[in-house]
Amino acid sequence: MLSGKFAITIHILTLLTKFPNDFLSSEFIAGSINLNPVLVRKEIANLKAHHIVESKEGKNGGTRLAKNATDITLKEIFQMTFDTINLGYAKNQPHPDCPVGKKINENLSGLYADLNEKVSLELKNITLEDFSNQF
Amino acid sequence: MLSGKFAITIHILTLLTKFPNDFLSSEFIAGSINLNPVLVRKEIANLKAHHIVESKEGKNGGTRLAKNATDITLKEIFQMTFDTINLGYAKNQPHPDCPVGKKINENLSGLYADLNEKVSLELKNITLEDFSNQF
DNA sequence: GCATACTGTAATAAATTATATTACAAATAT
DNA sequence: ATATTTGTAATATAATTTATTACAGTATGC
Repeated sequence: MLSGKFAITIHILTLLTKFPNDFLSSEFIAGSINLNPVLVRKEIANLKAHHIVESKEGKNGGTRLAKNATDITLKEIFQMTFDTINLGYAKNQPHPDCPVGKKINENLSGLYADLNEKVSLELKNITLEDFSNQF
Repeated sequence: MLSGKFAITIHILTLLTKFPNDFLSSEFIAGSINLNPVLVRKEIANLKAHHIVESKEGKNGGTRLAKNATDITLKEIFQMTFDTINLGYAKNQPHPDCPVGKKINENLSGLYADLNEKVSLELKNITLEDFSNQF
């Protein structure tokens, strides 16, 4: 899955916030991000599934916000584009007979869950409107 | 660079903490992580550069902690294995003539710096000793 | 001093993941 | 009708991560 998911999604949403009365095409959005339009449409599909935007098919179609930018927090966007804050895991299954190997992933998960909470707390206080106002 | 860097490094350090009197070989450590020994040695090189561990070459050589586990915080480990908390950037340079494209990366960086601070604050309070005691 | 068991590091290969492209059916405005 | 756009699948390319091979250098202990 797209690793720039969060960044791409927030870029899309910022554009939609800046043009609240227009249906923006994936082509137009892709031009600003400099990304393939198909990938933009994929992220829009995700946003639609979460009822954050709505699209219109056909000529002059496109996408716009489905709710007010003041009612969307970065926490929501984070949650729909990122599992959790995560400093990574070693790729292979660690050795199950080693006391450390046996529990390392569990303990890392615990740590990451902790970090995730701090980050979520922070993101909950920033609305899409706040973020967009910086532009 | 290794994306499991943090996890691998903390795994290595936990092992060293559990066997504080031994020089552990990269082969032994690699067995617990289930990772190629060369990659273990690479992470150890990084740890050595930060004076957290010391190694002995030659027969019966290996690596051990160079300071007490109570004096190493997860923040240090985080900093030496991860640049910053980071929810990602779109891969390509965004369009410079678009007001959003022009500033998106700057604004994302600002946000990430903010998150980074929260995470660092949390990690500063956890020592390697604390982490190791969970095993 | 010689065999052995390590570290250190470079070079290359293989695997995985991320992004881009192509293609086309379905929808809708004019 | 035609043009434009979404939606989505299939496939290709590029980038990144991890693994492997190779070997020089170093300490240990016989």
